[in-house]
Amino acid sequence: METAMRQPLPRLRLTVPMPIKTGKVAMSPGEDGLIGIPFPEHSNELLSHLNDQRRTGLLCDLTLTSRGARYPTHRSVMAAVSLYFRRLFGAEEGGGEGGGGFSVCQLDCVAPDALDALLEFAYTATLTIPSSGMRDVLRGAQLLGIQCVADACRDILGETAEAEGETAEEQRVQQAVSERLVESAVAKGSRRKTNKKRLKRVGPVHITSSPLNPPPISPTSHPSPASDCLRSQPSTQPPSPESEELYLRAGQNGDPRVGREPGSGATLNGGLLHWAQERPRIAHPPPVQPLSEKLSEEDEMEGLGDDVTLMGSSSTPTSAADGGAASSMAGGGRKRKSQTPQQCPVCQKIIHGAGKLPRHMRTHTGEKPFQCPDCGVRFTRNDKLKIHMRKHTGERPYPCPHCPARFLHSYDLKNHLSLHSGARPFECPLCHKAFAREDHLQRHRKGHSCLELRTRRPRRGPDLLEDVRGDDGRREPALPMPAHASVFHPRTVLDGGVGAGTGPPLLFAGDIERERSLAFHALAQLGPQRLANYPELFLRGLEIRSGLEAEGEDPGRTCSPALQRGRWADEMEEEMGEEEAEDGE
DNA sequence: CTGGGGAGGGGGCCC
DNA sequence: TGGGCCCCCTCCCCA
Repeated sequence: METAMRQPLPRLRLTVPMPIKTGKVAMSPGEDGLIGIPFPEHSNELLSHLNDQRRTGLLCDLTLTSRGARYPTHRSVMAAVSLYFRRLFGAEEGGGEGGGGFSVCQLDCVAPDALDALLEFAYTATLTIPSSGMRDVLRGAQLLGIQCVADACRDILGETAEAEGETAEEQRVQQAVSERLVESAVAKGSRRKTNKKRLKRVGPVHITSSPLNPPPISPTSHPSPASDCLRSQPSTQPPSPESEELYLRAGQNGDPRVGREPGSGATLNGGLLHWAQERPRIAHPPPVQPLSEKLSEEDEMEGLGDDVTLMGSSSTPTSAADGGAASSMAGGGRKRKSQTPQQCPVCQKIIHGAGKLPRHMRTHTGEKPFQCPDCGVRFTRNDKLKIHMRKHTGERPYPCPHCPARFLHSYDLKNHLSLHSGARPFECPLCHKAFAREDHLQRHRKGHSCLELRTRRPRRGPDLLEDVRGDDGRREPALPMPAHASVFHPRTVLDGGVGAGTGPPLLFAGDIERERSLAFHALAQLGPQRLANYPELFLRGLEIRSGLEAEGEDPGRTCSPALQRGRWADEMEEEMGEEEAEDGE
């Protein structure tokens, strides 16, 4: 690590090993020939550039002041190095405004020299301090929640935390203080997002240096002297670390349950773990290593389980498992059940299947640990690489029983077989054009060809479907485009047709029944699997078809999409027949 | 516009 | 419980 010395001799220099990403090759166990290219110097260079920016004031979005001295810096860096700022900015930006916040932070309680040294450390991983100022730096590091520096200072001073008067409990409290300070600042400065959800989400991050440790009690469960202190501050001021110190002292007599595990682990490892635990909340973490190597599954679950609960995934049919995982994390004695499903902290998607979340996470990080040794193409998944390798080996494990054709993918064979059979099971509900492949049908739906056909027979509903094939005659479109959309978003039509009282006015208020028929026909054309994908729609359709108001009535009818599809198809045929008869009159 | 191939991603099953 | 393997679906690209 480059050492950016500003003041040379009488100073003591401590180079603390930064948590540099190891050059560990990102390779799955047993995976031959996969190369992860490490850039060990990247973090050093990055930090060096940031330091240059700090010195020139470039992109500085935060100014720290101490007794008149001003230190331009970067919020992100300070948040990365300091628990205090991490809590401050993390909670603040949780409001979603992103930009605003404290541009000037007054830290008179930290001596200017100490603050300077701590900033130097933040940007260089090197602590450069006058030996006489060791205690000031220690104090500043404690107040700002830079644990590794505090530990190093203590080591040099030959003091243990206890000898210095800082008990283990005190260290724990120190962690809690930062959170409470920020919590208070957010609650006071911007009331907009002080919901429990946010506070709880912040919670697990600081909890413990070990993901296996039980999380602490929610900070909101304790009255905070620091918070009280903060209340007297102008809302435009950031929480002062001095008030943190106040609480720290109070914490000596305070609740010993608060905080995290102290001690040796709370140095850089602690910092790493904090970082690691926060990472899944970052929209796009830098793709360096497979997540599975950075986060143990326990890490992920510790964070995710909480989120799962908070995100209200109870709407999913698997909420019971979620609740089990979450409750186990809350430290209750209940045994954690299966960890599936898990909720992606980035996209909130529920991922089913044990061990599938790391795989899913790579779709966000972009990391592709599996590389083809022949052509260098990288993949996110081992099994995808395996399939890809068939191109090089010539292996085509899916032979067609009717012809010499062989295929790489089972699905290709499936598609191919439909050619032999001539089956075109995927039919457009509007124009009745049939396709051998479902995705081709979908592409057809998204295109305009179907729409053109659809608009040729405006008023007529199902009978249009019969005539449209081979009908080249141009007719004046009476149904505008949304009619097409309504078929594929039947909910709009269905809701409008039944609820009627609320929502936007129907586009085809005078032709609801026909639109319904059209929608039902479209639904009937959907395969059972498609219907299963839209249970709400399914139920809604049943409700309308049967004229029932209660969706829960006769749930047995809803359990078999295939059966119901058959019913609907039959009923549609009948309806069509009736309407044709009517139209014929 | 359509058919076909390749790849990305999710879920199920099994070890 | 995580990961391997497989199937399936979907999207994109190309001819």
